Amino acid sequence: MGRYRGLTLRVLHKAAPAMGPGKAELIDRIRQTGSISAAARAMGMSYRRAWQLVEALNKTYTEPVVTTAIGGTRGGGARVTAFGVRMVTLFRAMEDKASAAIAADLHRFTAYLRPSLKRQKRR
Amino acid sequence: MGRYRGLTLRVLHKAAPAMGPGKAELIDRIRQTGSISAAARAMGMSYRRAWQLVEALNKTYTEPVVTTAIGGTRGGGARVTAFGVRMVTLFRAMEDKASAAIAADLHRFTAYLRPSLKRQKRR
DNA sequence: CTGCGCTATATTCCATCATACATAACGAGA
DNA sequence: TCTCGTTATGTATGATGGAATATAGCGCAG
Repeated sequence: MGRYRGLTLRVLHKAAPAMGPGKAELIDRIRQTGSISAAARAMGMSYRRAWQLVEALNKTYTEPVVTTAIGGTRGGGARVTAFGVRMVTLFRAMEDKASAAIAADLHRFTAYLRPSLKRQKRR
Repeated sequence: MGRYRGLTLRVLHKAAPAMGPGKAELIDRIRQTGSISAAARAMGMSYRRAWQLVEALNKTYTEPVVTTAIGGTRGGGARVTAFGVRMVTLFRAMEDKASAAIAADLHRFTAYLRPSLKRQKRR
């Protein structure tokens, strides 16, 4: 899981998220496990949703991010392409750079956040 | 409306968004119009939702971001506090810095995004 | 003192989305 | 040939969230 930075970054493709924390983690998990379903289980996500995210990824980019195989030794599996690895790596780098660029401001900002709060709805 | 940067930035408060594009725009609209309902209308958002966002803002920060008045000349109104203005200004600065820091990477990234996408279902 | 517009809040309705469940195709290996 | 785990997809149910609606309170203007 991505470490806590106090911020989230999302890359947009015509206002639609093309890459963000969730997709990046999913790609990493698929790379680790070699399977969409295993990655979904690890993230507490339904297989269907994970599959839909993979489908969306493969549609938004010029090259496939994940390739899949049906049947076979372990029933099949999924592989993150070299292209997918590059995309996720690039995104991680962007997260790091953005985080570094605003670190000072973020520190100032969080000083004005209530330290403890009643359970609040996520927005 | 905030200009298109190809990215979205959100400041988190214990994994819950404390500031993002939506809240920032809402604050600006309230400042411009002097009213929560007018700001909501301008954003095509229900009054209730806008009010809930204002409530969330005032709860998450150490000082109120928006103050309200009931009744009176124009039925009442809302004002963004100096503190609120500072928070939104700081956030805008963070957006700018983050955007600048990853501009080159973002340019490379978007080169791998499909220029045109299949017609998506309109809603 | 009545009307107006806005804040404030509860309630109800509805669309959306995610999860869960079901099913089929698939191919290596036992 | 039969099993197994996975991809792939459809369907249904449930939860979530937003919008619409309703109502009340407020205070200045007329």
